[in-house]
Amino acid sequence: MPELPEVEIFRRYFDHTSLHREIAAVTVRDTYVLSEVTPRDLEAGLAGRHFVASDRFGKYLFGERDTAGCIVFHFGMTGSLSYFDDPADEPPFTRVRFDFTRGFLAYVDVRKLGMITLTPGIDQFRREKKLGPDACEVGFEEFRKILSGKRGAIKSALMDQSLISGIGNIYSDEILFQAGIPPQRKINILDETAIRAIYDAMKEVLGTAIHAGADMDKLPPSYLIPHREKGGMCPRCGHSLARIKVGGRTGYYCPEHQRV
DNA sequence: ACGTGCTCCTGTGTGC
DNA sequence: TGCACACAGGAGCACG
Repeated sequence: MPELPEVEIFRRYFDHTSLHREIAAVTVRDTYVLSEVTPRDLEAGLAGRHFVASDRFGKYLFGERDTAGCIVFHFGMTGSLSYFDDPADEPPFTRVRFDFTRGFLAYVDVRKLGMITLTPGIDQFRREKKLGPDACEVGFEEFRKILSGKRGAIKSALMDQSLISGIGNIYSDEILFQAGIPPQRKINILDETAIRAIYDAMKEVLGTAIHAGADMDKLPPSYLIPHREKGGMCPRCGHSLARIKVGGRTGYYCPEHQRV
């Protein structure tokens, strides 16, 4: 479930495996993954080139070419990147492979919900996809404005990429857990203090998760995520976690201290 | 304009 | 035992 922290870790992985290396070939194993480009486009756009930099916006990873334009990776629920020195080591469910003059990067995605495309630039891509500001970049005033006038559940808003980019089902639960607010709470009844608590928790949770290398096992013991399953207990008070559908997504929360 | 719910996809786990 | 099916969830879409 790559959300912002996982994609940030992918970006760093991409940096130290794939930057400044000549791309010898691009092989598309499943065309499903391509959006608005053909395998030929991708191959022609990358072969003989190299990546000079990377960027991340929300859950999207961008690889900047030495010529203008970027490749865009989205990871759906099960997408990931893996680098191998040995060309024979291609892992199962590789959908696209990028061969350098030595070694290759595999885009692996079991459930095929990910996407790869090309874009002239990040700003243009962001406009086309109608993405809200990145969750790590957005300031409090802008955050407050984005939520003002909204009436739905706070969890749904946090997960809405057109409002804020980067938060998915898992981290929205964690943010609301840390903020002490139940996921189904309607936005219009949240006061300034609650909005502030959510904003602060968003920054804190995302920063902590990135620092932990997006490794769920390295999160602080006070975090909900490791307990986020049927029969799970609140890491703070031991109360059974509640399970609820919000906007079609399964959310977990502690009914004991997510009240307000 | 907004919210809800269905669809894509496939491996995993549960229940009959 | 073996099969059927719900579930996981990011995002786009149809619908109300």
